[in-house]
Amino acid sequence: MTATEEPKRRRGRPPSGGREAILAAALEILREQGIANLTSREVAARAGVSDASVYYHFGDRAGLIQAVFAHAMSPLELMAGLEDLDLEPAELIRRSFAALTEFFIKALPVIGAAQTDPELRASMAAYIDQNNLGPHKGVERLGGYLRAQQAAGRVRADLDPDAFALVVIDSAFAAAARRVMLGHKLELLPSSEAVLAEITRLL
Amino acid sequence: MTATEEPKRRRGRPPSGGREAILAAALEILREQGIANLTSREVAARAGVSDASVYYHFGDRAGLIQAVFAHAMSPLELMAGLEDLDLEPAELIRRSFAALTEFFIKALPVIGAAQTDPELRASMAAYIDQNNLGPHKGVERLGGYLRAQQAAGRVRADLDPDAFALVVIDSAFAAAARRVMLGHKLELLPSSEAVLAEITRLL
DNA sequence: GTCTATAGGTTGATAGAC
DNA sequence: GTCTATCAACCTATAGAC
Repeated sequence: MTATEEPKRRRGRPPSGGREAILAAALEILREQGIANLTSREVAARAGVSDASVYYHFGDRAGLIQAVFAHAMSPLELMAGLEDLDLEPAELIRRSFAALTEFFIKALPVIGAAQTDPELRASMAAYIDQNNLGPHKGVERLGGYLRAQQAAGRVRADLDPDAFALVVIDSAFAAAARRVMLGHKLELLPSSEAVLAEITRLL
Repeated sequence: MTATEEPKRRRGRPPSGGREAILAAALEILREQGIANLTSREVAARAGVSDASVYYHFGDRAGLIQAVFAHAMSPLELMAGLEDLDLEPAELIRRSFAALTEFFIKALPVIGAAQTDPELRASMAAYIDQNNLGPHKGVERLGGYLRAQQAAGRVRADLDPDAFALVVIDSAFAAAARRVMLGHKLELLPSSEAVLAEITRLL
């Protein structure tokens, strides 16, 4: 009996596959309770499977955590298709900023969790490198777009496209980090809109 | 006998007080190996004291970790006296950026470690709030300086001082986070000098 | 593929002598 | 204040039945 009478006790739809359920449960625990509480027991209980099932699917704890990394970062088509919309440069920057912030809010707890252990950090850095997820990719993309706009005369000619791109990315990163780490006690800070209004003056 | 024959087996000067030795050892372990490996046993071994001594001084593990937070963040006189030097605004921004980056590099492993557990995160957020260490303090300070410079006509009058201050702080934060989290694989990114050159155009 | 049961190890924390 | 000794709890991982 897998669990036909027990309603799997999670809020979302109960994924039929045990492996998926474990991954989803692990990601939830990681985000809500931190990696310190990401034990095989907790994961198994929340996923509605047994403890041993976790080890059957992922080998060991490190394997599970790595799988969670991949699972959390893969649905990442950042800024996809934005360039094709022929938007005002300032508007494209705003939308990119929003997409980046959303991505970082999801990814940060996972990235941060990897910092708790040297092995995990190395494994995570390797993963980011392998899958071309590092910040240079964003700089490349946004910077490339800005260079094209410069060629078209829609952006100030002596703007440093890569430096500007990095400023946008870093602002989104920091905004996400504040929300994740300090909770919601940020009313005293300038809004993202105000920050973007200031940044986009550089264009 | 505290430890006159045993040379305390750490590299720095051997602090006579056991409490200080424990704090120093804990901070080292936290930075080098992450909070997951911050056990009472490891700390005691590195500090050259016994396991129970840790509990005598700090009550429990959470107490030790909180003490480490305070110990790691207290020597923080950020941007102190910079305003008095009567520098060019752009130069003051550069120096503030450097000071902020240095601070974040030291503080980030500690702040990040607190994210691994909800209780620790709450306790850390409370500590930051209590000791007025949040980002709004930096915004207040840098923003206030910029307002004064605006009044003196040395900075563009329609600059949003707080938004600009936040951009500077966020760039420093992100630069520090990259160095801490991704190691030293950042040659492809624009330098901080290039970023600052771009940002300070807004002044 | 999923379960129960358990071995084996590590940790947080306490008791009590010195 | 510091130590040794120890406990109870928890965790990872495996073995073997279904």
